Amino acid sequence: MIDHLEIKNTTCLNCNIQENELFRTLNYAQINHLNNTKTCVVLKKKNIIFNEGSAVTSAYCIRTGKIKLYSTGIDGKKQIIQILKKGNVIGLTDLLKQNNHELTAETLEDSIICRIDKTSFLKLLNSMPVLKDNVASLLSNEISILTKEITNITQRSVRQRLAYIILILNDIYENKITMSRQDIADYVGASTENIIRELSSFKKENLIQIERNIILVKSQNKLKIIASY
Amino acid sequence: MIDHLEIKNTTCLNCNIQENELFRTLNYAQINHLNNTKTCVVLKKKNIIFNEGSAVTSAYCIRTGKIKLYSTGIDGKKQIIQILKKGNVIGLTDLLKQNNHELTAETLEDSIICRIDKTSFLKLLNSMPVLKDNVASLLSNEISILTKEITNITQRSVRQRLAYIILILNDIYENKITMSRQDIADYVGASTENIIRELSSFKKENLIQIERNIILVKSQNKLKIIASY
DNA sequence: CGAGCGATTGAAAAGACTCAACCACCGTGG
DNA sequence: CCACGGTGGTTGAGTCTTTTCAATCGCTCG
Repeated sequence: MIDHLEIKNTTCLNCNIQENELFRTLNYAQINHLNNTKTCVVLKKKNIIFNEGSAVTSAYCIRTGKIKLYSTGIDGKKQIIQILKKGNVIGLTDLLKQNNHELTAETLEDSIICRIDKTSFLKLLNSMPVLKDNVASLLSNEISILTKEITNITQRSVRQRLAYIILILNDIYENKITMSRQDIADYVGASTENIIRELSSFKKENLIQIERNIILVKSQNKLKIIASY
Repeated sequence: MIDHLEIKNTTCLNCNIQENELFRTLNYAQINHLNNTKTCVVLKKKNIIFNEGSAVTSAYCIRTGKIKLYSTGIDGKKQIIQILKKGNVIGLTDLLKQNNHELTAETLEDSIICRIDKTSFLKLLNSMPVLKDNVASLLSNEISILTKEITNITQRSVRQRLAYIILILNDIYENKITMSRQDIADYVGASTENIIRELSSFKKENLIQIERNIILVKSQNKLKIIASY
């Protein structure tokens, strides 16, 4: 199923926990404890971590790499809901709802993912009250992003949304966006052809630069104006 | 600002707490405590409870009535994110993010709303661990609905989404939907004219019945097929 | 009774998608 | 080493959906 390689020499102690959205507030002893409950795997690009509809077995933490979270429509068309990177935790929502996965998580590049068994994770949550607060603020933040997203989609054109998504991706990819047109289209929620046209329009307008499959942002400000936020 | 009338004779003890999404697990003493920290107001239809951008001061609980939660786009166009009714809690997300309100809450009909001061609410949360778990599952559920919504919007036609929304409204309004075309349009995320056209199409197809401003669902099954879920 | 708002309808324009063809690059196998 | 096939990217043309604009209608409320 998962084309992985378990690795033994990764410890949470040398992971940048301070930048982890969930575990950043843990102290040394707690990180140590966390370390003992997790296992790490190396995943190649395009590997599925969990599939929508499958039972929730774990929470996952990204040590390196990038993940796309998407839902699949009836016709197989994908909608990317979120791109996650180093320091993000995946699968929290589904785990807390005590339900099956509603989204699919797939690596966008080679990644190191740490897995914490569901019951261990819940035990961890219950033993560290601060984690529950972190979870609540994480989830709230997620809701905020999603509601903004919905308003964007219903009220803005593909051109505007693309500008918005490029700015998000520019941040995640640290100024060197390497994402397929298909994935960008699945993120924006538009057809690939339309995305290609708008991209080349942005290029013509000197807002971005396209080198091979790398997109470089040349004018963040103008893109912001187009995205109008 | 708020056209309200404070009322003294409402107690949480005779409110249907068992059906409250957040407080349902409280025992008698806890409900009593909750009762002492809240105040209730009667709000007329079209009253704004809080406005996007304003500071978060409280959490709110709906005793009777219905509320729409929406965000406003640049051009003033609204996007309804959620309709809430008796037993729902409003403002949780913004309160937990420690930020200003990102959505506006407005009554859709005359309602009785109970208010719990922000610090009291947080104190309450901290004193009753079970509440934090409820909060987490509430938020997770919300996320699940929103992600589904996003996929719906990008992948389905207005006709399909309208069918979907009508089924949701039919549930909330208990088989007698009384909502303006404008509000339905703002919920579906489409133009009013388009919604009117699709509604009259549904009527022609005998899926719904329209009496004055009341929409009655005649074939839930066929609507489900159109919404395809 | 008149103003005004919500609902409705028609026609035209804009936006987005689909389909089809073609290109460019890359890795493979002969 | 090169031909081949496949994948991802690109472009054009036509079609469909949805929006916009404008006009009309009907009802309610002062």
